[in-house]
Amino acid sequence: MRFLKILISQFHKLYKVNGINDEIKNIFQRLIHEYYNKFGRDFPFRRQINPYYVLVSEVMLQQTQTNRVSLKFLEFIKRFPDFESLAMANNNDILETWQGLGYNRRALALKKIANIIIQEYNGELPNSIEILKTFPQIGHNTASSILTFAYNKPTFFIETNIRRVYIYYFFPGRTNIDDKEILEILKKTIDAKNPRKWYYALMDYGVMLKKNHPDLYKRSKHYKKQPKFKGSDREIRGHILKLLIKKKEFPIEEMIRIIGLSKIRVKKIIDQLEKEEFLKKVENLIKLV
DNA sequence: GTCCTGAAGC
DNA sequence: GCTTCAGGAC
Repeated sequence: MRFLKILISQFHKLYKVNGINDEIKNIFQRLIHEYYNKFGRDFPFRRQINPYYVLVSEVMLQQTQTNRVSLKFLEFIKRFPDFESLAMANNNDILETWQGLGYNRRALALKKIANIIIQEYNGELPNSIEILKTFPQIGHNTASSILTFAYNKPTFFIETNIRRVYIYYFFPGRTNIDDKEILEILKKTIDAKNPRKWYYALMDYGVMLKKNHPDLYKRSKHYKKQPKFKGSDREIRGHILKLLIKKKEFPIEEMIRIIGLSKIRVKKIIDQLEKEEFLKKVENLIKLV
């Protein structure tokens, strides 16, 4: 701890005078690693690593807290242990296991990805950002993190905890910081020899920083307040899907009655769910696909 | 660019 | 009421 404090104060002093250079890079890497060696977090998806587990956990971790993902991850890989079993599974079982994580379309996307990997990539997760980005629900950040965690390949990506670390150390006093600026410095400071460990360490450090500096993210250009969940279409949509997963099918009129809101509003949400391939309408029934 | 998308802990 | 490991559709 004492050693860590020395590194931190050295960093601030030297960065203020010289800006970014090799010495700063060295001190920064040492302090991040030093913290991780002492206080790094332990997760099931960090203990057992294979490309399938990494894909599942990274998709689960989009917009969802680590502590909520840990248990679900174990449940999920127990029920769907590999690409093949997920590709063979039906949506109903997948959504049932997914309950509690939210953003259910991620679950459907995972199944689609499993299908693509079995059919087009011989059952192996492609080792390429460009290919991964063609998969549903996989953008640049998720593609990069998957490659780094699955194959220990150096990539450059920002997520909320990483952003917090860079804002804190490299943009003191600044506001409206663009991720492009952070990415430039991130590229210059990466530990390319141990990318997997490096990114674990960065994220864990960012989580720690949040305790004493909860407002760091607000200095990002990309900070946005979320709209209210209570009373939103999202809440209704979640409710409809939850009922459907439990009972498989409902007469559409009964669903409208249970939800207790205007027919027009509920129908619109049901149409959207149909369009996203969660459910289908059969005569007067709605049922899971 | 803007809007949409869950659920839970605090 | 607040925040929380973004990505897709438009």
